[in-house]
Amino acid sequence: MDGISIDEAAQRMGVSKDTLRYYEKEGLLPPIAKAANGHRRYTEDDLGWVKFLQLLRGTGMPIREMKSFVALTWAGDHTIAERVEVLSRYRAALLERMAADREHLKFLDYKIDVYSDLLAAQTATPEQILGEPVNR
Amino acid sequence: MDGISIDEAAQRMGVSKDTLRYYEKEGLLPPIAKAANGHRRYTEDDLGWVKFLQLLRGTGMPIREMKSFVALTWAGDHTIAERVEVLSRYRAALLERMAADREHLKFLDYKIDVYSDLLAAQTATPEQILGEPVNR
DNA sequence: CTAGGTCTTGGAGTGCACTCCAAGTCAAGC
DNA sequence: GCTTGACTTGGAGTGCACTCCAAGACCTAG
Repeated sequence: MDGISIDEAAQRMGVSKDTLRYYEKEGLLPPIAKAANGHRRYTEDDLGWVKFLQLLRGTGMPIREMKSFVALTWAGDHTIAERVEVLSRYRAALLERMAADREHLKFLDYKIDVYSDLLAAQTATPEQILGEPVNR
Repeated sequence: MDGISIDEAAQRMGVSKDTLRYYEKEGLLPPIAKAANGHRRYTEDDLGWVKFLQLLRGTGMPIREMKSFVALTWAGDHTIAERVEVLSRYRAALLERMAADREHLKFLDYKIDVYSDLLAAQTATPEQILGEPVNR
């Protein structure tokens, strides 16, 4: 019997078993093969799909759109132009988020800086504040 | 009567009126001054707080933690060390997300690239595929 | 005096992406 | 043969961050 159990698959992909079943139920994954006892068996290909879904998710794509994107993928090569369009939209959105994140990082750095200065002033002795020679 | 209406404030800050009231109800904003008719009037200071909250949100901080952070801010200077700790945690998380986003961008670029090549192959004439001289 | 518009409140509802639950099947170990 | 444990299913529940609603106050214009 080939393939691995759902527990192992979840472990390896860093998601919960529930998420794996959820993705399958939603049609994001192809129907996973079942062993004689009804238990799912994940192939390397299946895990590849999971990885692909994780990357798509990471681009900010909601489940709803992932469904339609996956459907496009399964529909064949005549949907490639549309897939490029979709991915390009998410690429643009991702770039925007990345720019915003750079701003947010600057904000945090600024705040941490200001606070650190205040902290230094709080803990400094009056002598330190009132002009200890800079080079001893 | 000074300050601006909730509608104007929402407009200017790019959030909904509901969000403004929600933030106030949650204690993320100080109680906003009310005009004689009971309507809120936002001062520039209030808008500054809203901006601050938007930046905090952008760092990935959930509302729950924003509440406690804001409380820390209002509690006075003796909480500065703790604030630095909190912000540093979110800074680290943000850096991780930024790194992940760079990977996600690479993924999108790769996929778009592969698809574009496929598209080109689809639309190319057999002659083009079978070795048109590279430099004419 | 009435209609329309903007606001107020407490609380209900929404959409998302899971996450959990109850009841049941099945194989292995004792 | 019985318990244990990993799995199955459909469907209910959760947490988050809003977002919407109904009822009512108040002001302005006609």
